[in-house]
Amino acid sequence: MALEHAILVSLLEKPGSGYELARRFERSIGYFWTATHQQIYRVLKRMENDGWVDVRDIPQQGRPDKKEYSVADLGRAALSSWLHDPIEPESVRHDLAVKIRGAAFDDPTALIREVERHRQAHRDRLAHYLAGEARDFTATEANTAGPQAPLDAERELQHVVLRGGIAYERMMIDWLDDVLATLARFGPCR
Amino acid sequence: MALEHAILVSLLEKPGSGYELARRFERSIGYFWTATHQQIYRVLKRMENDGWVDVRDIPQQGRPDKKEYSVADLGRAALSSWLHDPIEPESVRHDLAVKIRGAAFDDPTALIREVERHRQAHRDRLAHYLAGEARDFTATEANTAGPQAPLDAERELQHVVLRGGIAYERMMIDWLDDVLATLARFGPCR
DNA sequence: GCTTGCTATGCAACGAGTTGCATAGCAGGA
DNA sequence: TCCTGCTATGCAACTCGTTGCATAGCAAGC
Repeated sequence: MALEHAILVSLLEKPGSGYELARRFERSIGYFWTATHQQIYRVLKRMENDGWVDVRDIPQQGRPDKKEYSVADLGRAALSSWLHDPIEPESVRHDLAVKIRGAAFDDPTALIREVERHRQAHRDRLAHYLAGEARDFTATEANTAGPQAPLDAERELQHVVLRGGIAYERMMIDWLDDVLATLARFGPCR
Repeated sequence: MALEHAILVSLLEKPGSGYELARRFERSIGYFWTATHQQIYRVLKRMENDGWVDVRDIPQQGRPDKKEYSVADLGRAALSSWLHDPIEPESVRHDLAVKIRGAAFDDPTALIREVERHRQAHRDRLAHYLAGEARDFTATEANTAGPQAPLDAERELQHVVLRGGIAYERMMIDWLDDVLATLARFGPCR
């Protein structure tokens, strides 16, 4: 599993509390790795016990105290070791694909609204990604001439991952159009 | 969760034993829903207790007996109810994306081989899909003129799901090319 | 003769992920 | 004034998914 590694990456990009991590997992990191606050708190505690992260209590006014976590040397080493681990299959879970095949044994037209809803969700996410890309990755994109300084690696890699998200959403929208066209073809017969 | 629903769909397409289901989950259904034989046996037992499936003991010569499962009325109803359930978010888990962002805090060039390996895996799967499409969905594809008979719904829906898999693999291959180009850009600096 | 590999089913244990609930103070709106 | 919602952390119970192991007979190759 890689939740701890996702947390390490996120904390290396910027230290923060469990709560802040949970919010990041709803946004940037969460686009390709979901986690609830429960999982995060539990894993953070384990990582603290293992010496992967350091904690600092930060009192706040008008709000509960928070614990700011940052990556310790052991955590960095653990991440590095995981990064060099070659293994990694790919497991996919597409409820919608199951539903589409299942629609053959039910009324297929009942699925149209569902598919349209999903398509809209993907359109929304695409718009969100594109806005983020325009915001974060266009201003300094002019200096791409010549080899990059190592300092830009973090940004470049974040950008290429975001491009992956954009490509994924575009593919999904196109495919769902295809699905709708297919459903419409034999829908009226029933 | 939807493993039971994936099993129902698979059994409706063709009744079979737990072992056969496990093999299907390595092929057609498994392209968008993975499951090991352990999960399948466990869930099948529960579904049997709930009256979702019927079992028939089939003695075989030279091989252990098998239990052939088929969908019962209750199972059909459960599937139908699930199909009409509108909810369904989307959770994604992309280890590779985490690794790519994590590479900013390690040697990025170490990731190149890993990414190349993944790209090859996606190429292989794409080739496999395309072969399956050519085999199963070209011969009778000529009769697409006019409205389809309901009998063709199953095939049509299987085909559109397969097209989704093909689109996904193509997108991944393109994206991994992009990732490799990005890694190569600042790789030599280190 | 031995090992490997396939069909076929299953248990036990663990780890990961989900859901419901609890606490607790503050801010803002109906 | 009450209700909703946000920050912030956490427990307990449950389900889901993974891994290792076990049985057992047959077939094929070395």
